[in-house]
Amino acid sequence: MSSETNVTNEPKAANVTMETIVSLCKRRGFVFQSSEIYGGFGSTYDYGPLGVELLRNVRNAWWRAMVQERDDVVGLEASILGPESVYTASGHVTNFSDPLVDCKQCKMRWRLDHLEEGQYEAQYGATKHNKEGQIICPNCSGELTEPRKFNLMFKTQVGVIEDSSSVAYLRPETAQGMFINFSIIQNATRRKLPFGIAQVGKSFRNEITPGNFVFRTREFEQAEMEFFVKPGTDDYWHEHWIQERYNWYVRHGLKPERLRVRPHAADELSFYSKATSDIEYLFPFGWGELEGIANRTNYDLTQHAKHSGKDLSYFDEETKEHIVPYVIEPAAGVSRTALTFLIDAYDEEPDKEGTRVVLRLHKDIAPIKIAVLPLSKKEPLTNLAHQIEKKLRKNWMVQYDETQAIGRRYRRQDEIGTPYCVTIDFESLEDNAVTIRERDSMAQVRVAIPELMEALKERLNHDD
RNA sequence: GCGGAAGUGGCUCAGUGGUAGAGCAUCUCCUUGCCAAGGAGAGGGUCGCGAGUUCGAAUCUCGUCUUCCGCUCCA
Repeated sequence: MSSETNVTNEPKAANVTMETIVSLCKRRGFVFQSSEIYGGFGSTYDYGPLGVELLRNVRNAWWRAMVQERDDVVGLEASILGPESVYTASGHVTNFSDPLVDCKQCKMRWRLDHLEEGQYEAQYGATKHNKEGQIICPNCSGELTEPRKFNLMFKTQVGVIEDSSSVAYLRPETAQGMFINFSIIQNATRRKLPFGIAQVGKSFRNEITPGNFVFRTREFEQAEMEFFVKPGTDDYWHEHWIQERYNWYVRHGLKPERLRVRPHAADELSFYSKATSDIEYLFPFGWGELEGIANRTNYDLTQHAKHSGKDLSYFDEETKEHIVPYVIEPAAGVSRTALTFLIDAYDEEPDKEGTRVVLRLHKDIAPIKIAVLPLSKKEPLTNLAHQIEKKLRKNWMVQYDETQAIGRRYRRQDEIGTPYCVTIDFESLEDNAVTIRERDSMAQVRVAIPELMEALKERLNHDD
């Protein structure tokens, strides 16, 4: 793996600020603040016409690689609302919370468990105590507040009567759906180990500090896959999936020099994990996680078996033994990945008149695949253009644009990452041919109209 | 949540006590016709929201919401 992952070269973030991306997103209708007319609602974002396509493309590309093209992974869409019992069993009710303390003097905020474990030692030296033996602020030795627990799960009530039996949670990860349905799916599909269950959907975490645009939000979309394997093969599969997922990002256009794989140190592992590696991207604000690939061991299945009283083991025909599978989990953020594609694809180059902004998005990710542009607004041209537009729409997301100069329209399409423009000119009426203009090279190819569909399929269809 | 900064038309900003401006973008018409901004015209803002001070507030005060940076988090 180390041979393909880049850790040596001095990595450089994309030459674009978050502000530029946020502004482009709003101006062109990708993503904008939610509930804006009411002053905005913190940490929530709405995806406009182009953003929807972008998200769909990210989801589809993920699903294609993880489910469609594999014979050992099946899909699932589980409910978002879940009873308290599920999250008691999974450990989220007790573990998915951070005990936080604030320094009364310098106002720094700390995680109490981190202080107790001496995790700030490298930066501040050994954990300090006062005369009473209480931990004090590593930064200024000030007194700390009482610890307060922040459970990161959204809790709600099901049913109109508010009693404790009706407590429900919005799922904080999609993963539990795969665990609690493991036996049903295994029986229904007659899968043998190793096999996986994949799911894409929204999860909710009451993050203390969301931020960096859609990078960390309280409501977010995950793409997770739980890969069930025989105990003892888990380390092999862990490495395998790290490599698979890393390659997926590179194949869809992310620059390897801005990607890295970072194994978690023992003390930063989540409560369910034996080993985790993050695939990280160098954002304008620093390294950030795109995806975590965790070895969740048999923790979740064991917990659910214990709490539900149901047998969630797997009968291994070879050894004639009941075993509880180990789980390797690649868990990615969909909205986060979409943002990363935008940032990584962003490019500016000097232009005769100013700056040409180009989103060099991978063809599978670009929201609009083709723009149909008649060179002139004159009727014979627009009629032909509309005919072509109508045909192309059967296969792809297409935009039609006839206003203003052709160069300006190319710029508009470049800015949203459209890989191909089809231009209809006066000659088209004579020779029954049009021009395909390519985004990255700005090259132009003349194609006869009857062959246009084939020519575009060749360029746009999947051929990995 | 705490500390710091900020919120003016779609975008980027100017205006700092007398009732709003620019550039770009958008729309219409004309022109051009293969890599943007040639001509003419038009629409669009109660200056985040609420309250207070004042004869008068975008401009001062308080509150609130939102955003950005840090603490924290991890898809």
